[in-house]
Amino acid sequence: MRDVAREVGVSVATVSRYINGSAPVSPEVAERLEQIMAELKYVPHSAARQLATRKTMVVGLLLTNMYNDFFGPLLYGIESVVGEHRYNLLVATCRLDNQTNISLPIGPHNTDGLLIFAGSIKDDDLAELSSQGFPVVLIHHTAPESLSIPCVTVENKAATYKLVSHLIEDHDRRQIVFMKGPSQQEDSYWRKLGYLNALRDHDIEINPKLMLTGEFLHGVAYRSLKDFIDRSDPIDFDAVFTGDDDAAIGVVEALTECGIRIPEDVAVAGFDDSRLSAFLNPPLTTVRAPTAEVGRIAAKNLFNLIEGHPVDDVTLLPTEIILRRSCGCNSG
Amino acid sequence: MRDVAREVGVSVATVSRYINGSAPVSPEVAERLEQIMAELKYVPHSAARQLATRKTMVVGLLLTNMYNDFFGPLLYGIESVVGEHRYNLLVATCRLDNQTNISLPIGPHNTDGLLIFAGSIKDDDLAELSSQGFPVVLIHHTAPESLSIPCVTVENKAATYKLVSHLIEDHDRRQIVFMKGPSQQEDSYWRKLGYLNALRDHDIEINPKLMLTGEFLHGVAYRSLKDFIDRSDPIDFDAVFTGDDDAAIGVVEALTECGIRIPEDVAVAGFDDSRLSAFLNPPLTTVRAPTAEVGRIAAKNLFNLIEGHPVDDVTLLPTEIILRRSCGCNSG
DNA sequence: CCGGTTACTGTAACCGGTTACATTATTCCA
DNA sequence: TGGAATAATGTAACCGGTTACAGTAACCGG
Repeated sequence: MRDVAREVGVSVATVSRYINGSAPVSPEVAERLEQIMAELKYVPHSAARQLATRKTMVVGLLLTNMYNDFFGPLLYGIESVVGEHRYNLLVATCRLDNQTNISLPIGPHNTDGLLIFAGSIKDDDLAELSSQGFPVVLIHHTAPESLSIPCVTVENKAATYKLVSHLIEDHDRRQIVFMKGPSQQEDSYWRKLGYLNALRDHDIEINPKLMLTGEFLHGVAYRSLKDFIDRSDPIDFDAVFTGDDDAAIGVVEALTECGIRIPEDVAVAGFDDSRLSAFLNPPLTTVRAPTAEVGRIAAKNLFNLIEGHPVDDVTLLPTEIILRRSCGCNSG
Repeated sequence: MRDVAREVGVSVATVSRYINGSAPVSPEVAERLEQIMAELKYVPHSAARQLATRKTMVVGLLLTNMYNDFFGPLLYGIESVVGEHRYNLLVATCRLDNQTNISLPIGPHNTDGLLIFAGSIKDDDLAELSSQGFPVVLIHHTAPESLSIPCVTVENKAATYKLVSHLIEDHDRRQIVFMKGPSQQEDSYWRKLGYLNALRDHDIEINPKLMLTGEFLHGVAYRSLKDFIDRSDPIDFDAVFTGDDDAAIGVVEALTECGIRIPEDVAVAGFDDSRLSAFLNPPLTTVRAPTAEVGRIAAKNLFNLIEGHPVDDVTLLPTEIILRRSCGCNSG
């Protein structure tokens, strides 16, 4: 920058003002600046600018991991909004079970705001950020009431309720296995509630033996269901709500291996409507969750927060039931 | 930091030295520092540190977009290595066709090195970075020879050659449609070459009419093949090499819609072995590309570059043919 | 013709760290 | 016991921008 200033014959202040448009600059100087900056390929150093302005033009995204299909669309949604605002996106992963008390890799010291996915932060870290008035938006995870941090997630309970009711009412299933998701993720809780309420409202007794562990991972779900099948001979269940689509992969695999027909013997339903689900054999009945939209809205909310605008405390995006063959529909 | 120093009764220099372990600090002071830093929840400001040390502890990833299944595994591989090195990952998207001459969102001014995916940067920008001695690793894209920038990609040609030969030799196909990928991506070129060589070595004449546009996108591939089918009545092809698995989705959809049986009437083969491919109907014969591994190695190479170690100019990861039902194998 | 804007520019303090250099106290060894 | 090395710390310059403040010159309305 000094070089540019010297070359043009003005002070660095003038260069800075021209770049930021923070004060008028004479046309002749402007032209010279434009030319010299191009010639010298000058690019302002972000760290210096960050230090002086106390803005980083970066938003952070904190995830638990990157290997679920879920994150592709989420990132896509986030990135598109972040890009529009000419911000950059800093991505970090951090698991809750990481008990070592190291501080977060991203935070107020290197970003202007944080998008935090379920289970990637401890409540007290969150409280700390919040108390500093640092902009934070949670994704698929609501904050402790006392904090009032905005959150963007999807309607889990109603959709699960509706889907399980569909299995009961339209396909006459009553022994419905439920695969639990990771306990740190609220989605797991609400989906379970939807399931339980549906059973209750249809006067079906809840059978704890039918509650298996799926963890939203096909490997875990596969193992879990396989063991369950081995334990229960003959089969005494007629449907599986897999928790999410990834787990559904494992479920379908396990059932198929055991020669159990889908949906004739056992109906299967998932959650997410990930790209895969339409291609499973049979195509998976599931709940469409607008994941990219979640990312987009979360990012938008974060920018509103950064700019000081008000933001809804909870944004619950609607979900939609997608009936395919795995529950017994569309058999034609 | 000043606060911490004052509270402990030492100078900021001592605080800095303790934090960085750059010089010995007396045990008593160390203990006091530890305590006060925790109390004040002090976290060093990255921008200030960056400015003073001229290191950002950030690597950048430049992509064309985020909506291909390909990027999930790639990011996963990259992030795992970046995290290990306690660096952060700055993600930005930038399309080549973006002819406006704006400078890159990430570069030497805010990162210590760049991972650049095919087609997200212009050659002269690349030359500029290279001439500054800035660490860069290319992904699925080799630099102009003059530059000698390391690149990590997968073996495209040999695998495509082998797969097309398989269609010819084992399934007796001779009218093989080829769907071209995006022209800025080298993968497209090498896969095409593999296809052409396979035809040549089996004395099959090349028919330009069989070269369609797939762009590695299911939507484009679907449209393209559908039009082709409409134009050619009766069908005069017996196989499709789709270019990649995403395009294969569109191809399968188009064929199925037209009542063309896979693989009886038309064999289909893809590239990537994305998660979907095993679940397509029929399961897709494809080439397994170790995408996460590409990300991992690219990141490792970048760190080697940053640390001044030598790095291979081109890393070509082996690919493997996966035979499933869509080509006519495993029909049992 | 004059006080008040407005346009443009420079000087220098500041953002929050790091580190070269200087200083003092202590230890070590011939 | 004296000189050199070592430990522990402080002072202040510096990284590369931004911006408050001040100043000059041209312009404008009465």
